[in-house]
Amino acid sequence: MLQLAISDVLATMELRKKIGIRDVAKAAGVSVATVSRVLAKADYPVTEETRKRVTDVATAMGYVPNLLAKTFATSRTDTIGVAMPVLNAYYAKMLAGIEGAATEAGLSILLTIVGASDERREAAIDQFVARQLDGVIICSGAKDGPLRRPPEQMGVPAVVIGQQPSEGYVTVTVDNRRASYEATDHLVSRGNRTIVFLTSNSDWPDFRDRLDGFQQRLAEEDRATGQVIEGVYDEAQAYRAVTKLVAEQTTATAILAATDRQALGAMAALADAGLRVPSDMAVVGFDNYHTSEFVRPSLTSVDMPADAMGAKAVELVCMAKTAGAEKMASVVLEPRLFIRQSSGSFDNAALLAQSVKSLPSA
Amino acid sequence: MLQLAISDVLATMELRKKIGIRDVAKAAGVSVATVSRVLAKADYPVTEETRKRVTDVATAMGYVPNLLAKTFATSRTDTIGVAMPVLNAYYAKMLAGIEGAATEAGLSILLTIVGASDERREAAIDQFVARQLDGVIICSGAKDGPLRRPPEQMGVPAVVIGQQPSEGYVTVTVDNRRASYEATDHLVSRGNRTIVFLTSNSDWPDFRDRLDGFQQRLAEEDRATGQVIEGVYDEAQAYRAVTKLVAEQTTATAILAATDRQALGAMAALADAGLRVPSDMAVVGFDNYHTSEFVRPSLTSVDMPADAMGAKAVELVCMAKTAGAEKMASVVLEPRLFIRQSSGSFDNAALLAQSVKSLPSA
DNA sequence: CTGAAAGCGCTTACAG
DNA sequence: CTGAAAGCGCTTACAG
Repeated sequence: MLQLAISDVLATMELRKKIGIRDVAKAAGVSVATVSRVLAKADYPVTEETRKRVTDVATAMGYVPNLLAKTFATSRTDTIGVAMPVLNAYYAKMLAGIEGAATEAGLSILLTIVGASDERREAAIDQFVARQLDGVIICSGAKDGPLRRPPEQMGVPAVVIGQQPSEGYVTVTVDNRRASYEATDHLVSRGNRTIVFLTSNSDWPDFRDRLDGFQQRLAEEDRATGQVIEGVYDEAQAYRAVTKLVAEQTTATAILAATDRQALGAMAALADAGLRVPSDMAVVGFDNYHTSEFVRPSLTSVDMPADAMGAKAVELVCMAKTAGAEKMASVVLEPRLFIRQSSGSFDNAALLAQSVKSLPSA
Repeated sequence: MLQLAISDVLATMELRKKIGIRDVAKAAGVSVATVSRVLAKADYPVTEETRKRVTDVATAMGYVPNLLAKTFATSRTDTIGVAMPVLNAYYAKMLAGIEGAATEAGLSILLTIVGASDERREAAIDQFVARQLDGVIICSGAKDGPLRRPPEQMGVPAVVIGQQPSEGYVTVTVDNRRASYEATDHLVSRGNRTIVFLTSNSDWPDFRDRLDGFQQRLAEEDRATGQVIEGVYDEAQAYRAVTKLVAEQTTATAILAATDRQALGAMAALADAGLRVPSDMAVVGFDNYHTSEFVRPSLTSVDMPADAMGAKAVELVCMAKTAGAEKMASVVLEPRLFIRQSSGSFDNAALLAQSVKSLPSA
């Protein structure tokens, strides 16, 4: 009985033990080298017979290759590290772009959210480097300090998305100045002469550029005046700022908000103050939130192609892998102004057939 | 000259070659075992002198441990795999919860977005298993098919977030039926007697439960009637459905939408039809989108604690690592109804001091 | 407290 | 076409 119990345990242990390439080799009567070749390199010259035997035995035994060992032996991780400050709508869109392009290229994603902390960002990069990843993508946050090491000391190909106070990095950015210029132009060309620019902190590169574009367009216009309200970081603060603006009987007829979040807060304030958008006050935002199309009135917004930026960054990392890191070059994408603020921006004439059921009243 | 060139090349190569534990050991005059102990186990008994010598030499040489080798040697990856269907606001919130808890526990995240494809989900799990990850978190999508292998055959601790047609898995879910019951109760208690339930597909578990909760509450009310509109998946379809409803002179005074996206589409339709929310038609949604607070009127919504679900899933995986996978048990979280639809839900009396600058007109 | 050595499970020149 | 063997860079019983 004891004997039996022990053999049971052994059998269980046998089952538990992961079967490796050696077990497959033994069972198939070939060398581990052959098994490795059959399983890992589709085009390696092997007899059809051996190939079949090996694959059959491997599947029969339920062999699962240990990617850790492979990765270690080849020092190719097929993984890129991604460091992001937060996971809001903007970065989620960026991450989706990164993930899609990475999967396409057969790469996995190691993700770290580092907050606004330069320490944690550096720690994440340390981790990526120590893990011998094939590349890293660093997504800039508004208040980033400079990266602590130059790109050539990273040890892996690195791409930065967004503006960054560090020198020498390959970056994927968007022309915020141009975008802001266009958005301001949209407002000016519709007859607005006093425009408020609602923003957070113009020390941050993207927001500095948005301010620049705003000012640049206004500078071209004779009778136009701009007013800049800084220190507005979220909806609630935008709400308060605009409520105050209205209470002070502003002469402004338009608001350019540096983000859609601020724009939504502004619109809420205008609605609560009984002002109509855009007839009493036009509002334009940045980021083109998905919901911006569906608020009423819908919001004209500058679409930041965060997903395209993410995909581009992956493309650059892949290029570095094949052609060498020195082949990478920074790229600047163009944002697009989505003009709305007339309701019904989608086809509401063709009503879909919906299945409508009535519940019996209980 | 040639000699020099060659030595230059060698020097360069020397620089390029990653320095390993062996180089540090040689330079410090100790064994690799000692270096490993000093660098990896803080509490291992080593002379203070040797410890200092090793750490000094290591930092002087710029030694970066190869985590790949460590991981391989110990077969602890300190990484969990996360498979999600998409990266929308809901899943981004969930991912943020996962990431936060994982970082807290010293774990990295390998992320894969699998779309609505069961194939890709299985492939992602294969990848996670082959990479010997410490655990996997599978985030359910609405139209998931069952997982192809039972939990005990995964080879790693697995936790499923959300409802899933597969048996035997440890899950983290939310009580959707209860949430829907409460939301319906909110509408009924405010005097609404004919309520429309706007939903996508009641074959999907979460949406089936939301329908159930709706019906259950109505069944308790004598004079209340429910109407179910299915096949509504996004804002535009909700817009069309509600536009049609209004055109048909509905007697309903309230809409319970199965998602905030649908609710926002419904509100846009009501606004465009000249109806007021909530006086002409009340609207309640699910998901508590961040923007739902800031649309006007603001949207009452059921908050799905996606981040808490994510954190809980990580907690379970960690428990499996320490106490064994059999210690894991499914958990059900309670959603919360956020009642709004009265504007000004945040403090708009205390206006922040904003820095206001006027630009000179050009 | 320290070291020599085996081992983690693959890949891949090299030789046949 | 196939195999024996070295090697990837660590960790960790085991012995001293």
